[in-house]
Amino acid sequence: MGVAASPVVTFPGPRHNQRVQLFSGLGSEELSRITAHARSSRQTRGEFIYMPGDRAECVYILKRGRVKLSVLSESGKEIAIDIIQPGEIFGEFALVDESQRSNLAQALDDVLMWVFSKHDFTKLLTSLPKLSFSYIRLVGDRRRRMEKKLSDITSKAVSARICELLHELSTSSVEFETTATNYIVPLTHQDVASLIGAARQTTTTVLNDLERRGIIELGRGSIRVKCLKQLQTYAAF
Amino acid sequence: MGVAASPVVTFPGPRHNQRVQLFSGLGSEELSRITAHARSSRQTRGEFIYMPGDRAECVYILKRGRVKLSVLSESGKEIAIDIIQPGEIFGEFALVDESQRSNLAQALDDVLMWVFSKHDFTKLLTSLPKLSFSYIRLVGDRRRRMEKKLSDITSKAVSARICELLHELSTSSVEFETTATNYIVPLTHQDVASLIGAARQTTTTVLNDLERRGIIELGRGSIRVKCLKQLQTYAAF
DNA sequence: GTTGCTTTGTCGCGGCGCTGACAGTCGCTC
DNA sequence: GAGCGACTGTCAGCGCCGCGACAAAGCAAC
Repeated sequence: MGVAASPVVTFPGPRHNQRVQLFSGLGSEELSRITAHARSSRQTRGEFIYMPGDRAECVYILKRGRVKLSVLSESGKEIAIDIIQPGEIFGEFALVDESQRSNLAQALDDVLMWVFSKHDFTKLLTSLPKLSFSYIRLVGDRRRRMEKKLSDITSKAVSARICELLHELSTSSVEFETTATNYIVPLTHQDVASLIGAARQTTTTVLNDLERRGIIELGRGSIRVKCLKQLQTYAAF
Repeated sequence: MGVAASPVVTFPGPRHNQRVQLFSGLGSEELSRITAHARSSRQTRGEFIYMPGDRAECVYILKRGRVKLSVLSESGKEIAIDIIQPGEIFGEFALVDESQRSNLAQALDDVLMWVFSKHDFTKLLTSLPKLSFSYIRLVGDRRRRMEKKLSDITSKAVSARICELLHELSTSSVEFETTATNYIVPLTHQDVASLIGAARQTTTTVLNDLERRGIIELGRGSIRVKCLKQLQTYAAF
């Protein structure tokens, strides 16, 4: 149990890095029953899916691409909370008691997603125990990631946090297996900075150092992770 | 809507500070059906309810007292995640895919709680849609609080974070109405420090300053909040 | 009382990283 | 190609706050 040795797992186990997929474990007839209530939607890289203050009427399930979730601090600074991967749900605060969005969702790639009205999705949740269980798992998983982030921000240096982030993003992607050690993170330095709670300038310096050591490769608005293992050793200084 | 003006609300509304109660909105026959599956348990102040590495087999619902939830960073430092108030659930990671506890729960008062086996509670969740909905609300609520904390830690000074914390703890308590502006927070300086991600020494300094200004009153292992409004103005420097 | 542990109070040092400023570069649009 | 905005690179300055050290004061147990 504990730690899975091989990354080749179609149905993600507990301790594996790959994230919980909302629809894993569902039969095809259940799936089609679910998607019958959804409309598909696509947006292009950089577009905002919703912003603070928007009416919260829908929940989204990501089919393709990645989405950045962030909040705006009172001083106006953007603080990124999480990067959503395909198969995950987002905007689900609409389900509880949010009438207006308190955070912000932005497409990092060209994205494709299902959109459900909160009403429809609530009904699906209550009528499909398996779905409801997946949902609870997924949300719990995300919370555990937030706990880790909280712990990292208060106890680790900026360079270590950057390595953690890149490592986590690389291994949690569903596409990880296909692209192997060349996973491309679609983030600007500013994005990385806001994800780890640091200044853009400090982030730039660390990223350049990582590139000089041949661990990553920098592009404009993207980072290619070349060697996962070295990321970890670098993080330890 | 937005912000509720009066604190006198028995059934907490969306934007109100008081936290979601897991059992609010349930009928008495549903309640007794639920508690039939639980055993009661009590622990005294300071005791650990569970620790990292323990087998995760139960979930807890707090009846009386307060509980501190924290994680241990790799360097061994304790990082407090949240303070659990009566009516809330904790240890619910056991429901998803946690076989061993990754965090730590400690009683801040003498506490009284219900204990459910994860199996029983899962069955309750799937058979009682109302309960399941409450659960989803409560967990969502907690996540929103974590997002706020994340944002605060990276964008606010230590003094402001302390004020935010004291204010939040004072107003989110179910006992708030009875004790009015004299809510007592059962935390040591060290506890406060770990909740806001700061050093104990810095925390002590700020707390003393707050006491000198007559905003709070310090006891050994406890803080009495005397004036909520001044907390907010102090936070703004 | 004495012993011992936990909590609190205070100080100085040093460094990480935030801030502000500015230049260079890339990619887009017209 | 000209212009413009977003992104990247770098540096000097400095301030907040973490850290180590130590003393005092409660509290508990005996």
